[in-house]
Amino acid sequence: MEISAKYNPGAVEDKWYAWWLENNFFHSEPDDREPYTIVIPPPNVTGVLHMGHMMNNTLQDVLIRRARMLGKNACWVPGTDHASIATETKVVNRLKERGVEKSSLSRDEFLKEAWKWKEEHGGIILEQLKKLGASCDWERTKFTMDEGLSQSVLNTFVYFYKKGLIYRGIRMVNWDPVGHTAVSDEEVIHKETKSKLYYLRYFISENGKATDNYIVIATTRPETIMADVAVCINPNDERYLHLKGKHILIPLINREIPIIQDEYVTMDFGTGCLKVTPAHDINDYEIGLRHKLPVIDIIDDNGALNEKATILIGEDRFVARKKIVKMLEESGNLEKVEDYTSPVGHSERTDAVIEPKLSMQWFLKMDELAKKALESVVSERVKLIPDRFTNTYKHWMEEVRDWCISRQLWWGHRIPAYYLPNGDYVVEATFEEALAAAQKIDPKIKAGDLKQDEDVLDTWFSSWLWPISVFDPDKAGNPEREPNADLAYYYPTNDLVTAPDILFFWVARMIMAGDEFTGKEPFANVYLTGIVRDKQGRKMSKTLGNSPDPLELIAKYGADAVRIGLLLCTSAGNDTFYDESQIEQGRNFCNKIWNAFRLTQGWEVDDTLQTPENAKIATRWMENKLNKSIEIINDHFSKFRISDATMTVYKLFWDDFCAWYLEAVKPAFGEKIDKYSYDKTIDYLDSLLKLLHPFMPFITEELWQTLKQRAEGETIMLSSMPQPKAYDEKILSDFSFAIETVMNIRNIRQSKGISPKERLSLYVKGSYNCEVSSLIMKMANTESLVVLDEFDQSAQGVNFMSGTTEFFIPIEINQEEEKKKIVAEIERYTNFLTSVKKKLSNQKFVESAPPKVVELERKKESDATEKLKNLNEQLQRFK
RNA sequence: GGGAGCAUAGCUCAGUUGGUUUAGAGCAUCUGCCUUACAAGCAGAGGGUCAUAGGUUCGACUCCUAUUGCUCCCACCA
Repeated sequence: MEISAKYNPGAVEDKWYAWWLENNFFHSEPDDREPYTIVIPPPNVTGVLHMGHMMNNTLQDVLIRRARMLGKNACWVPGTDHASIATETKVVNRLKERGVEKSSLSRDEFLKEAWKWKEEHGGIILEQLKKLGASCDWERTKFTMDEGLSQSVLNTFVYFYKKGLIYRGIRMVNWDPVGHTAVSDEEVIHKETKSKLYYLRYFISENGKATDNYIVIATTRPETIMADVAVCINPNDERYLHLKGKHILIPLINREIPIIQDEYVTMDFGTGCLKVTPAHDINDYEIGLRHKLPVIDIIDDNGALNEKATILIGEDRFVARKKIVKMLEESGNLEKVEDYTSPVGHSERTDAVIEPKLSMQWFLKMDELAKKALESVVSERVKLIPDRFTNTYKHWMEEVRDWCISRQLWWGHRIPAYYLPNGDYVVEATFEEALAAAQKIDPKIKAGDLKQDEDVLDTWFSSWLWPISVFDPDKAGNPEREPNADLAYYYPTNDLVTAPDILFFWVARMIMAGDEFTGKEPFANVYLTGIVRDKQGRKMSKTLGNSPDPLELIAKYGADAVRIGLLLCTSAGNDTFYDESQIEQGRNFCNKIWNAFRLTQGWEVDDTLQTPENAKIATRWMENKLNKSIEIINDHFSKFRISDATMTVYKLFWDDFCAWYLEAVKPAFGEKIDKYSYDKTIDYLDSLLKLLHPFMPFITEELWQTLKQRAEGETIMLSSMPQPKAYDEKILSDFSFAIETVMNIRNIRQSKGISPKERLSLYVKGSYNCEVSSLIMKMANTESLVVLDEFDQSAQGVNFMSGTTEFFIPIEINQEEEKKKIVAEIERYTNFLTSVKKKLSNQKFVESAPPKVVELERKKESDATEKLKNLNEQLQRFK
């Protein structure tokens, strides 16, 4: 059989993925086995796969595939999120490209467009996951706006409303003038922004007329002066005591406003005078409440000044700022301007500068929910990995404010509140129930009189139900209800793999919903991945164009290669610096596996052959090495050290299996292999492929299928993961000794320019009875290994030591060079011995250090003494 | 402004109750090899005063304090 020297992933991957699907291997139904469940963090329905998803979903697939092979009933539920604001923005933009403004459409017309968009682009990201090899149970694919899931959102809303946790009210919210919606506190990103601090003169008035006296007020937002309703000073500020009870005039518009006193004002900041603008600043709003001041809202939903501003009407707030500064300068109200840097809130989605704005919104009370969710993590019923995120989590849960859950958008779950003509409202999950409730208030109400709230709910108000609603949509919002069979079996899920930036948006809230509706935390472990960054440390983003297209990478290197590349360089909670060379490494590894397989395929077995001694040693060692490695891998997994587990398998395969084991058992060119060695090799390869499968599903299936005769429909996916058996450290250390010796000899060859093909003689001194001689001979290509009591002092050659065993190779050498080396070695060991001796002569060390440690130092001492003795003997030759 | 985290080889990172470490790995680098599985490979080598300064200890990469530099989270000083 002719096999290519290079592994070709393309055809292999598509073939096996299709076959897995055909056989329904990813599908899970409740049964007697222990379940292992992961729900996918649902990507935005219209999103495209990026490197973060790749990392995230590779990790999930590794966990799921491993669990499946450990005999658990593994279920990975995929799905997508409707991503209210993100999707709506995209749809609005697409309409704009066609020259259609959203405002020209009715709600229904717009939603039709949005659904059309969803149908066209909705599946893309899930199809991309298939290319990665994700073994999701596609039959269970969910969408947060599916009928059932939508119902659970509405039920949840009604549930919390009736429980008194959801309320409606006018509050200062974060207004996004570009997205035209309120956003939650968590969706506001504060950025240090350069601006100016304007010092404005406000003239003091008497009987409504300006005097010559003025006070100076510093502001960053001069365009809001028309919304001023007072000027505030600190009651303890002696500089301004004489102003108590007086009034001043707002520049340009000359409206009279009072001077008030409030402890809030910092005396040593700015001028110690604060203009109070309740409509456009959260603090001013609170001062306004305390002093019962009116609210004048001069900025409209687009961020432009409205008619209440009386001047600059219709101008955008930033344009208005420039213009008003000029006007103030001309009118003599501008004292000075200073450069100033302050944090300014930006919308996470649209990057627009957030406008604090008073508006009517729906809120969910958080304190009670947060308290329980905090307890879930503190008690470690939910473990955050790495656990340092617990601190951040705690902090957030203790400081949490009520959640603004309404959004002024159309794409999403419409708030199930229905208004009566008189302004009263009822909250019910369906229109029929709402009508009935409304008729209780007023029997004359007809269906046409009820008007549903225009707003939709925050996206997270649906995704926080995800671990429940994907299994049992009726359970969310109905804590009393018996869970259905799926929920009872799969919930609580096991591990959640997600990015730390949505720890509060999503993870914390899922814990809240889980506790509220099921009384259980929705998952046991939260594995927080790092953010994938480019070489310069920038976050991968579409706008920067620094994110490679994952599908192109897969096409170029193969999915297995991409997975390994990502896995090798990730650790929980730490950002990952992506570089294509990592993927290359993955590809090279695939090729290595491919070629190891190729080698074994080329072997011809001869049943009559005896197993050579070196092959016996190698198989015995490989067996033990394999068991020890499996133990280490299991340990890494138990601690979610996924990249360490990956590296352990990587080295097990490449270094131990290929570089040592295969080289040791490999028959000489043209010769056949004995049956025992062959069978063992195939068995090891079988185990290794299984160990590798969760990390690299495709190549392992491809090779596993051809390695042995398999039954119809048999797959590595459902084979059982090798478990560690006892291993013998003595065998491992004997082999290490052989490796050390071989490497020493190779080193000598290299430094002396001796070809690996040239056979050498090897002598060993003293009580040498190591069992690995034949292995050393084969791997180091020596024709003999002779044990001597003493080396011939007159012979020319090189001495070296493996551990404390002394070897000698008779070869031509450069006397001076050799001598220098030995002298250098002697110096090194002398220094070492001195430090060890010093330690051992320290009474306190010997007394207080554990015996094991002291013993070790003694061993170091005797070894070093032995080595020095040997080295000095060697030196004698050159004298 | 408050809080958290990080700083170990050119790069990315391990280092798991302070002592089996004279600080490891992978990648990259350098040298020699197209050896009949693999040049996407083989063999070998070099490279670190563990950010800085103190302290605790018989012993510190590991614990404490301070400093410096990055990162993240939270926060209403106009």
